[in-house]
Amino acid sequence: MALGKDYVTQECSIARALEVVGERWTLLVVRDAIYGVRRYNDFLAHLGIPRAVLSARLRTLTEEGILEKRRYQESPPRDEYVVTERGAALWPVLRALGRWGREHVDAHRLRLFLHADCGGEVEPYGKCAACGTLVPVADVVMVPGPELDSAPADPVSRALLRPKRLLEPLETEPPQPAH
Amino acid sequence: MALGKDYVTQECSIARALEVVGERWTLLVVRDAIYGVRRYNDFLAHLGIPRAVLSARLRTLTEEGILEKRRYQESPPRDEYVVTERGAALWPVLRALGRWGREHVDAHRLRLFLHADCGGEVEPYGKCAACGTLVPVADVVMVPGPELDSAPADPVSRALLRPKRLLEPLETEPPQPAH
DNA sequence: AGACATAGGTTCAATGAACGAACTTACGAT
DNA sequence: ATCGTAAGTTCGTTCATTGAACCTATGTCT
Repeated sequence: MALGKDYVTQECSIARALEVVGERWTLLVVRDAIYGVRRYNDFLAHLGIPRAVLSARLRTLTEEGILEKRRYQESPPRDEYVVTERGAALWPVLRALGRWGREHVDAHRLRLFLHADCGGEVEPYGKCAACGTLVPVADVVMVPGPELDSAPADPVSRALLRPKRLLEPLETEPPQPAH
Repeated sequence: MALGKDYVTQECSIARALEVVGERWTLLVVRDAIYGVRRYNDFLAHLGIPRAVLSARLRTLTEEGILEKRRYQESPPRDEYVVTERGAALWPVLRALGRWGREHVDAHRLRLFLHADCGGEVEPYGKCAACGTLVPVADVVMVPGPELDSAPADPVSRALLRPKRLLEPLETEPPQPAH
């Protein structure tokens, strides 16, 4: 369903995957979710996505079991979207895309991914260059690369400048008290 | 440009990649090109994509240097689209998507990828399970898996049932002489 | 009490992309 | 002269995306 009329004739697991995550914005929402973004307004600020499209993507990703909608406070009722194991399994897809983007579109090293246990760099296929382990997503620490903008406009990008473990919730700055 | 209004706010190589190959149908066209499909009508038959959309994708993929348009006969003038090195570099992305699709959407093993030199199976991250080499795309042989439809309707799918090396041109059946 | 702020949405009109059918071009074969 | 083929283009309809405005429930400031 994800692509309106889907790739029905395709007997291929690539097409199956793209039916679920191939729509515009979808993989960027998943990327942000893996980066630890969980709240509607944070996705909104970081992605610059239209609200209606974000609502639609969050709904279908939740239906597909890639995100899980979770009440994090009553009164006022507030929900957050947490990436599931199924969603985290998309990490290799994102690494592969990121590698291709860096090598074939734009050579900047914007973010580095390090192994939390040993500090070694995690290679695109998930192995730690230092100790050789296949690093699970939860043990990856993301740090800004040398060429990443160090003073971005939106608060979510700023929060993502601090080294942080993937999957852990992102902590954004508390809102400034009014003037 | 590939996504109309593109992901401009995104300082991220994943977003960069998706600007180029994130549109509907694009990755499936690249997949087919890596499988050896080269001709307009073969893409058409295999993908079931609207002609106008196929024309648009072939044009932008050519402009992006992912495919190369090549005259294969004069009189009548006929062109084919051959995947470039830049396009073949998307193979890991497609493998990662295919793996996710198989593990998290639909468990069928539709195609197997073997190392041409030793016959071992090529793992999702490109290593041969038998001999351990990181297998270049050109040395991958694709064979139908046990659960792939053995009598598909379109001639391109039928041609893809025979074991074939990736990147090598696909040979479709010659058209049947009229009744 | 009233005004404003916050989080997480929905609604809607305008635009843009995808769809599918029909048509075109340039040839070769019967 | 007609048919067939490969590689397209054109066009009207439908569907998706966009951005702005609005809505709801609650908490906070004065």
